[in-house]
Amino acid sequence: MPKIVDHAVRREEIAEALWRVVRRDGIRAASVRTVAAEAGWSAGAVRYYFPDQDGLLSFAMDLVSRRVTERVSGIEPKGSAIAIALRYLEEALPLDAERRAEFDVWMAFMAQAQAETGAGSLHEHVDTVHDGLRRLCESLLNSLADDGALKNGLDLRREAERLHALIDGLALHAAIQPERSTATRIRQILRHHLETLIA
Amino acid sequence: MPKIVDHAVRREEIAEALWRVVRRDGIRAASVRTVAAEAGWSAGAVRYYFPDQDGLLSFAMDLVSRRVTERVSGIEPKGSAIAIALRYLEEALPLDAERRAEFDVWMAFMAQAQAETGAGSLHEHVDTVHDGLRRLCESLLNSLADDGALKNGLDLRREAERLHALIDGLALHAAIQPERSTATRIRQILRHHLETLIA
DNA sequence: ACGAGACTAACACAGCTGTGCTAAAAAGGA
DNA sequence: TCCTTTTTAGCACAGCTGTGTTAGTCTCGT
Repeated sequence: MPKIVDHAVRREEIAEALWRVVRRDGIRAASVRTVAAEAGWSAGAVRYYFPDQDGLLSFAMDLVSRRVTERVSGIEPKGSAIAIALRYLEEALPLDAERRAEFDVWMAFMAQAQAETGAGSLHEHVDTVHDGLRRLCESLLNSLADDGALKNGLDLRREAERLHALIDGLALHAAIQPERSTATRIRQILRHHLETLIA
Repeated sequence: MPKIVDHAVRREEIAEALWRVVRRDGIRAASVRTVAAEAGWSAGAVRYYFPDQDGLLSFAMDLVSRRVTERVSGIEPKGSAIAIALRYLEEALPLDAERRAEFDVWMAFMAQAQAETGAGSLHEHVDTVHDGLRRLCESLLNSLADDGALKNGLDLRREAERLHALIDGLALHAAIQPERSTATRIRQILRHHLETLIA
């Protein structure tokens, strides 16, 4: 019987090599050969797992979103409702080196996805992540509302969208100007925003 | 004497062709030859104006920011302070097809700039635009404060950063999900945010 | 008309691109 | 040991890449 290699693990390994290339040299540099070199294999090896590079790109993009959702679903919701909300929302922000790298890659994918706008394209991954974060914002605000923690008369739908936009904006700022938009600064602003919603 | 062609105009013409390529097929497709074809000239013609493609990319990115600042500085600040603020901030948002295209291109440049992080790189353009928008947010809030329109006890520095992040987040949403995040929806949220700051 | 200056097109070159294909190596149950 | 299956490395090919160079064309003040 043949050598057993966990197909899924190898594919993730290769996708992570792609991430490193994208982050170091941009998506323009992410060819089959450069990714193979980064992963430490021959180009043929990479192509065994990914017959064409579109599939590799799509898988690598999907892996980002899976990693994020893994991390988010690993959070234990304990503490006050507002503490829980902060904990969840922070996880979506690139506040440490690892997540900053992840976000850089995600940004490159998003930009590419804006071009390939057809069906079955990268843009579906964008929509998935985008909708996921929006729903997270909605459910966190609903939890706060159920606890009676929120101000009266808030339009929750609108507040969810506003919070969602703020999160994405803060993420962008943390990524492109990490010296100015430090982790503590970002947390301050996020906490402050939630406090304006609280009774 | 030779044929007189406005050098600057031609360069902008070529840069706009690059924009169209980036928007249609992504930054990976923006080669000297594809841009030349899009512009309707030979590759040699493009290279007459841009000796190397790094210069072309950098110019095209800079042109985006110049166009934005042109539009912003063309605004006449009339009406109430809050109307002025809304008018300015809306101009930074991709609420119509033209500005959506512009934003897509800008996003591709930002992603690429995250990779080339050295001095003299694309990232300087990102910082310029980013700082410009932040200062705009600051000055708009300051104007509102001078009019006595704002609530008491606001930390203007923090509010400026929060507003800035919200703007960037809304811009992203308008770009990647224009069906959901329509122009009117975006305006609503922005207006609502400003109203929460007003006494 | 002329010719200097501004502009254009075309080719050359080495190197990279994605993809198809083939031969070999590795691995472990029989 | 052998043999099937999985995995790997390598080559080939046509086409694209950035850049250098060169020969040509156009334009317009004199």
